[in-house]
Amino acid sequence: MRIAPAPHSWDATPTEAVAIQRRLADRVIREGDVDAVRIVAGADLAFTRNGRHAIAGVVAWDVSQQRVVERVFARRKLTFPYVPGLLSFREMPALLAALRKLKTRPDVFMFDGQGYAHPRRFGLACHAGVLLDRPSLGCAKSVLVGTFDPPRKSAGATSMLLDGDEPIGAAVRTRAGVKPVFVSVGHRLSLDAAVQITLATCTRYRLPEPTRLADLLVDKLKHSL
DNA sequence: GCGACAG
DNA sequence: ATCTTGTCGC
Repeated sequence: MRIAPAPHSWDATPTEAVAIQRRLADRVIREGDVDAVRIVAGADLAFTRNGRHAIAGVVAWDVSQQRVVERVFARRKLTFPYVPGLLSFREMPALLAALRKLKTRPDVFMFDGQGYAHPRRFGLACHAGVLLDRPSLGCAKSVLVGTFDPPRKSAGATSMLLDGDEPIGAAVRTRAGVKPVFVSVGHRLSLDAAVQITLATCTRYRLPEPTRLADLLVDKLKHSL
């Protein structure tokens, strides 16, 4: 897919990165839905042993047929450190390199990390969604900010993720008896739509298929690449 | 100053 | 995230 050049440099210091997030945060659209979710793209990263390179992978998954329609990946040198709250500056250059190779046009993009549930309301899924100008959501395995009550034990149960009074995401029990995942809006989707789409892509594992398969893809590649 | 802290 | 074997439980 064609991706417009980012409205900022990726070669930023952590302090500059925070300023960029504050400047772009108001571009996030937290409403919307996709009438017929056919293809959901899951994106994830793995790192080489020395930790100097990242391998980004994207898996386009057909929801109704429950099968992969495309896989792409890219290897990139890492230039930004891992700093909680600034994950997109570390991971997005590699992610964008892989996304550019995608021929399929997914209805929704799913990222492994937070979207709106972020200190400045601009997590990786928001950043990516805004740059792609496509519907996106964040599905994280743990919380960055916010508190929640455990969802009921049954599959599909949810509870609000709150930062003080503000609802910033949802804790989602994707399968009975597993720890919840944390879903938040990335771009052009309501929280409800993000949760519904996430649940629609879950089969027999805790993580939704698109991200789980992207994770498997890059995990294999990190050894050879 | 003391913890918490996506991947 | 990554380094790592076996092991407890459904």
